[in-house]
Amino acid sequence: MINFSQELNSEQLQVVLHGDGPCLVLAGAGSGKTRVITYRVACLLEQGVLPENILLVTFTNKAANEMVERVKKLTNREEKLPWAGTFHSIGHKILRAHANELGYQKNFSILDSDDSESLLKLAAKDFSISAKGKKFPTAGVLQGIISFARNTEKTVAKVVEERYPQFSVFEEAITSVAKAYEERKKEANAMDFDDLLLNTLRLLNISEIRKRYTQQFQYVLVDEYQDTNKIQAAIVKKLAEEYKNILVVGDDAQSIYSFRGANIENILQFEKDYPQAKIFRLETNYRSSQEILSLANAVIANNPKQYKKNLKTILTTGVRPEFLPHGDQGEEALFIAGKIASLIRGGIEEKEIAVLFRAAHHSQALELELMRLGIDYDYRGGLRFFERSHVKDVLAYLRILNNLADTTAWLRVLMFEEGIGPASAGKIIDEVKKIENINGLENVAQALSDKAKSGWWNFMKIWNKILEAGPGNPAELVNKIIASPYKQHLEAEKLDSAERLEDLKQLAVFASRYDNLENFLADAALQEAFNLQRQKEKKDKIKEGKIVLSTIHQSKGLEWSAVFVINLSQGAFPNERALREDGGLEEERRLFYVAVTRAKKYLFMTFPMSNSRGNNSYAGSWGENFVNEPSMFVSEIDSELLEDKSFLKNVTVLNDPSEGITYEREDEPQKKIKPGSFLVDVEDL
DNA sequence: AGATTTACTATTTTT
DNA sequence: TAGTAAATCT
Repeated sequence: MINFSQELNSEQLQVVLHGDGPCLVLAGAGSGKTRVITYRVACLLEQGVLPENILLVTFTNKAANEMVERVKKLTNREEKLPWAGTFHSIGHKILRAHANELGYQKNFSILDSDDSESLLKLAAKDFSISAKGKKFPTAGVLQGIISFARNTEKTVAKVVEERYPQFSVFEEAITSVAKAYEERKKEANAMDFDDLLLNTLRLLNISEIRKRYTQQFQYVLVDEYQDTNKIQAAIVKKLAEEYKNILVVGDDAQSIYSFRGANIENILQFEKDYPQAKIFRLETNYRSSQEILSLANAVIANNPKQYKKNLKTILTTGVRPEFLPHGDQGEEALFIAGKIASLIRGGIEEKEIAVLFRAAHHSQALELELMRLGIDYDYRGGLRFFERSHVKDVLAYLRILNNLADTTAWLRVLMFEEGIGPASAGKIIDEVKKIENINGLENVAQALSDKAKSGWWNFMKIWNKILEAGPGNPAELVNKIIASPYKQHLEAEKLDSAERLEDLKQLAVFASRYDNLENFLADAALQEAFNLQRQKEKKDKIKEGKIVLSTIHQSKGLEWSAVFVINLSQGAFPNERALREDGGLEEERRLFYVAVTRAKKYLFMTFPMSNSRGNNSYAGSWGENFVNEPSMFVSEIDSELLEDKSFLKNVTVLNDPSEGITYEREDEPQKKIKPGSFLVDVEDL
C-alpha cells in the first residue's frame, strides 16, 4: 500500500483521495500537479480499478510515459496503462478501430504539418490569384487559417476576418482552398493532426461507438487543461459522459498555446458544464524560492483576467534573481557559458541547469560559445528526429507501401529523382490512382516523357529493393532503403551524409520495436517512439548529465535548480509578431511566467543591449538600427526583487546606431559604448 | 513546357 | 539555413 499521507501534503491528498465525480484542480506553478495525477491514478489502481478503465490525457507523449513509469513504481505493477497519451495518440487509437465508419481505410496516413502544407499547396494551385497587387497567402499562412478555424469551430471566412484582415479580399478563394484541401486529404486516405481530433469527436457522436468508450472509461484525467482547445474539451466531455468521473488539472496563468486554438475559457466552461464540480486549489509551491516566486507573481499580476491564486512557498534562499544586460548576443553567450562553468564548479549538476529562450534560433550564439568551451548540452529547440528530412524521406517510402494513395509521400520521394519535377510527379500520382495494388507500378512509366521515365526507373530501383523485405517487418524495410540507391542519393547530395546514414540506422533500431508497419508509422508521426527512445537514452547516460537548452514552450512542466532566460529584449520577448495578435501580450506574459517558474533556486535573466550586424538575431537588427530595448516584462518587476537594483533603475538605452549605446547607472557616470566593445566581467569566468 | 540552377530573403511558439 | 521566386537550361 502507498502511504499517501506521508508523501503528499494535505492539499494534494484531498485530490488524490476525493477526486471522484467532476473535479477542477486549479494548480499553481510548481504545486506538484503531475505528482497529484500520478498518485491519483495509483490510488485508483490500488482500489481495484482496471488499467483499461482509466483514461489519462497529457500534453506530450513523453509526459504520459513518465507518469506511467511512476505509477508502475508506486503500485509495484508491471501492467501499463493502455489509455495514457496525448489527445492525438488517443484519438488515433480510437480512429484505427473505426476508420471505416468515417469513410477512411484502416491504413490511413497521418500528415504532419509539413505534409499538410504540401497538400495545401497543391490544393491552392488553382486558386492563386492576386488582387490589387496583394499576394495570395502562402501555404503556411493558409494552413494557419484553416487549422485555427477547425480547432475553434469557426468558419474560415470568420478567421480571415478576425485574424488575417490583410487577406480579406481572398476570403472566398481561401474558403475554396480549404474545401479542396479536405477533398485531397480524403483522396489520399490521410488525416492531418486536426483530423485526429475532429474525427474522434465525429466518431463519438455515433451513439453505439460513444457507448462503447464511455462505458469503458470509468475515470478520465486530463493534465494541462488550460491548453486544451474546444474540440479536445468536447472529446473528454463525451468520454466522461457515463461515469462523470472527470478530473481536469490546469493553471490559467500557464496557458501558452492559444496560437493553436487553446482556450483558457475551457476552465470556466468546465464549471458551467458541471455546476456540482468539486474545486480543488493547489497553492503551495514546492519548486521555487520565495524570491523567484515573488518576481513571477509581480509580472503575471499585470494580466487582468485571471483566477485569483495565492501561491505560498516553503523555500527561501536569500538569493534574488538577477537581470544582466550585456553588450550583444555574443557577450551574453560568453557570460552564460562562464556562469554555467562556475555553477558547475560550485557543485550544481549539469542536468540541474537550463537555458530557456523564446524562439529556437535565439540559442545560436550561445551554442557556439558552449561548443567552444566544451560544455555539452542537450538541445530541445530544434528539429526533432522524425522531422529530419532524410528520416522523413525513408518514412515516405514506407507510407507509400502502407497507403498507396498517400499523395504527399509520393511527392516527397519523386521530386528528388532527376528528371521529375512537380508536373511529372503529378502525372505519376494520377497514374497510381488507377492502380489496384503495388505490383502494378511498372506500368506507370508509359505515361511519362523520356526524361521523367529515367527518374521513374531510378525510383523503381529503390522500390524493388524495398519489396525484398517482408512487409510486416519495419526494421528490415528501413534497412533495405539504406541499402538501396537512396544511399547514393544521400551521399551525392548531402555533405553530412555519414551522419544522416547514422540517423537512419537509428531509425531501423526504433523500427525493430514494431512488428507492424502501420503502428510504426503512426508512432513516428505522433513522436511517440522517439520519446520512448529518449527515455532509454537518459537511463543509459544517467551519470553524464547535460545542461539543457530549450524553448520555453518545450520547458513546460519541467524544473531546474538554475535557469537562464535569455534574449530578453523588446521584440524578441515579448515577440514582436505575437504582440500583433489579439491577447498576444497577455500570452507572452504567461510565457514569461512559465519561463521564470521553471527555476528552483537561481534565476538569471539576460539581455543583449545590441545586435551586431550580420548576427542572426531579432527585431531591430535588420536595418541600421541595432540597439535593443530591454523587455517590457523586466520593467514590470519591482527593483526590490532583483539583485542589482542600481543598474536597472537608471539604465537608459538610447538609439544612436552610429555611436552604439549610451547608458547610465547610479554608481557610474554616463557611458558610451560601441557594439562589440563590451567586456565581460572576468570574475564571472 | 518542364526541370534545374541561382539569387535572395526572412526567421514564434507545436501535438 | 531553408524555402521561394526568378532566370536559365534542355
